[in-house]
Amino acid sequence: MQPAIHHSWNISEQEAIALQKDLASKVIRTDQLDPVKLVAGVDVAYSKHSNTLVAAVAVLDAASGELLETVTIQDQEQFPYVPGLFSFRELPPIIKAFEQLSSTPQLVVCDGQGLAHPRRFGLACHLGVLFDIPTIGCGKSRLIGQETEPGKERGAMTPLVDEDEVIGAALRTQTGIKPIYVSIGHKISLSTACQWVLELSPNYRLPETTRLSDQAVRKVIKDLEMGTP
DNA sequence: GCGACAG
DNA sequence: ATCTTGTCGC
Repeated sequence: MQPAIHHSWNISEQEAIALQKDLASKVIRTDQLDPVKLVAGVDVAYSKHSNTLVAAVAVLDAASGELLETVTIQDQEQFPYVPGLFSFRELPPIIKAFEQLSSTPQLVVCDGQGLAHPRRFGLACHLGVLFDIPTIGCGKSRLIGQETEPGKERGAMTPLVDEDEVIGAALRTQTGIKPIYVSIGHKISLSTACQWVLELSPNYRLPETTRLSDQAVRKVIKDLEMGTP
């Protein structure tokens, strides 16, 4: 896959914020998906040993959950972690991984927020707009907004609200486990996003897609530490 | 001024 | 995110 939009990544924090405000207008918050045959998950982790970022994309068959393809890539950090500018750190390696992908998913589940962001442009929105592909934002913790605790049962959810706007949902994917924060990335509605996350999380707190990409990332980091080329 | 702050 | 022990809550 190739991005539909390109922009510089070697920019200042102020320029990054301005870019977010500009690109945020391109986010589509309604369902505009093709039939989802393939679902992808993305994750990035930092390898202290090699001082690099490792990104992985896992592609699953949406119906069976079968793992069809995994791409991992290693890259230098180009941008520090700054709350609110997360995508400028993680997207460069993620984009390189997507460029290596031979299959084309119809939906991408991201490890990070989408609209649930100060400028309504979290990592999931950024990835979705650049590739013009439907994306869902999945956060393990909250960046902004307030919510009441959802019911204890799997599937229970409450709105995540910021400045009188619903920006996402706190969704209980497993009974007895902390909820996750789901938000629109691109070309999907919040309710459809929550449906997909639930469907993809039958056994774990996070969707299978992110679990498998996380697994791939950890394997690469482990191999790096053991000195296995 | 203080706290909060995706990974 | 990553590195870790004891500690806290259910």
